[in-house]
Amino acid sequence: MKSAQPDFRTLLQKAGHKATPGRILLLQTLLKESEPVAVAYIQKKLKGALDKVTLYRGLESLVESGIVREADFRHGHAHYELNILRKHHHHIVCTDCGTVEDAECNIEPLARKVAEKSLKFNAITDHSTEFFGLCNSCTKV
Amino acid sequence: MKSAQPDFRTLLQKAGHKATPGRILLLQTLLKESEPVAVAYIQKKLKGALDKVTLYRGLESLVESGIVREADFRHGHAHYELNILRKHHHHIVCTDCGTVEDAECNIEPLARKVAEKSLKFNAITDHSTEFFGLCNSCTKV
DNA sequence: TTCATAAATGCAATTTAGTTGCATTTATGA
DNA sequence: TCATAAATGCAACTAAATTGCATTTATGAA
Repeated sequence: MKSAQPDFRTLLQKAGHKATPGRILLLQTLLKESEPVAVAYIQKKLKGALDKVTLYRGLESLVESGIVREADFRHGHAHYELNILRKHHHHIVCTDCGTVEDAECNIEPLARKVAEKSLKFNAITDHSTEFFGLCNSCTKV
Repeated sequence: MKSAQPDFRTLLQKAGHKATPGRILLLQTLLKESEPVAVAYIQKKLKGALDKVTLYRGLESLVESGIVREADFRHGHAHYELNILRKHHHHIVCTDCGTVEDAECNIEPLARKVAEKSLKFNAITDHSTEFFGLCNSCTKV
């Protein structure tokens, strides 16, 4: 019994992208990860299978079409994770060791209120939220 | 009737930093801004009065002590604003033109719930939240 | 007020992150 | 099968941020 791999080919085509081996490889790589990963990490995993530029451009288009999500862990570079299969969620990041834990948290009602009060914006289409703290192991030390 | 400038000297010393002319200049510069600004912008304003390195290190220490706050507008570089005088708030950023509007938004109750449910973290000490959307002028076009 | 000291600074060099231009290749749908 | 727009790879480049180190300075104790 194997868990079915999502149909990346169809997913890409529906998003108006070509289903190239490179992009599928990129998506397969992200599929294996449980937390958002850095570009440098993906590069290492791919061992040169994809050029740096292809990687950046690939991620850009995937983020744009909502297949992948970008997160800022205050590490000076972006982190990426698949935005399919799993429910929308946030992260708690340890400011000491970098450990990441997923967090359910429904910001949408707040976002709606924010949009209502706003003078310059009618609608909010997206948001980033990350939480920071010291994880239990780092607190003990 | 002039609005009193915050006592940066005392503020810095309480935070355990030296009250150097450079840091005070940096804080005065941020005081004039109504929205978070990029490092490059500060550099331009300062016209070389402070070395790039001093600027980065100054911001780092100010963020660390909570006098300044960092924000990620998805522009590929950090933005900074004073974290004193004004109430904690978030931002709505136009994904097209970059216009920024402040947003009140009380995430704390959600953050508390998140911390309660967390297995790896006992407390959440900080969070980032930015909202994104198309501003009214960009929607019309 | 003087003075020792840790903190802060400035400069040069370097690293890291991400982008651009362009020629070549390839997925796709007609 | 084929034309074409999209995607890729390479090299060069820009932008963002950091490091090492010698010098200067704010600060508090004497």
